[in-house]
Amino acid sequence: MPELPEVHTIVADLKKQLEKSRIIDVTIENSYKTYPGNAAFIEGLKNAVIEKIGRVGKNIVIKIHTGSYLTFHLAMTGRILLRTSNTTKDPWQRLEIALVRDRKTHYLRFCDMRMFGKASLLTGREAKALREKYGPDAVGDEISADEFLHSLKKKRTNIKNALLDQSILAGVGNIYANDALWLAKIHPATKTAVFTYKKVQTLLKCIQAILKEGILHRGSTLPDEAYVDIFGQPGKHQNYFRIYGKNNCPECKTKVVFTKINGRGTYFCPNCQK
DNA sequence: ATGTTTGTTCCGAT
DNA sequence: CATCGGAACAAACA
Repeated sequence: MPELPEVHTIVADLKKQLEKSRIIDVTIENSYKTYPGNAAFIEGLKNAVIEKIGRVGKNIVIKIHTGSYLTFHLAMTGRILLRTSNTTKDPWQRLEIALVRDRKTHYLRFCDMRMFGKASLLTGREAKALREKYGPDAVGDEISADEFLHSLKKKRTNIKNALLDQSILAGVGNIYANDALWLAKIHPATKTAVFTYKKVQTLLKCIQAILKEGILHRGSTLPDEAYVDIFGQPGKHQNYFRIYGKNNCPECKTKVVFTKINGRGTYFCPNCQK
């Protein structure tokens, strides 16, 4: 689940809790695989001091004092939980990192039911390559409508698919893409080639509005609770979805169309989005 | 039992 | 040769 607002929330909370802390132990569960290999992962994190915690698209990126980067991608069902005790394991726990700050110990856990997620220890060079793989951040101020339009014009796909392409704009996932297109009154199957500057400007504003709202609500938690924050608490933005999972358009009450676009569930209002 | 799911990557087709 | 789109990855739930 986690898209930009969910990862943003996790990163913001982790910053408060863990910057300047020191890793004292790393435990990997049976048969779980980290990059570049469990032995190197554990060795590289031994006694590491957490210098900085940030986000690259939907990746959580933790810089340690050695110049390496501990990164997590949560994919569909990954969770980061921060516990104050390690007496009970969490469901689907794959990895636990014990950290100390101000003589207090925290247990950072990476849990992942479906195991599409990834825990990695990257070199400085690999971290740079990761950043370069991604386009400008969807809520950062480095993206201009001009640049966005230019990137879209180069593609021969539809706008819904383009929004999920992290190399064009980083951080948008399927749920927020549906809602942003509804807010912008754009049909999800619209070919990116026909976009005008004005339309792209509107879309960009709507994407940012939706994502920022998601951040204010501390992300979206669906009924399966795949996403919860680092304290195990659900987000609230699911109560503010516009079109995702809806039966009727909140604006005109027309029956929402549900279809698949590039294999992903797509909701739109046939009346408002043309 | 089959179809569905928040994401990404790889491979075959175009 | 570059780009696009579908399958695959794995697990739980309805």
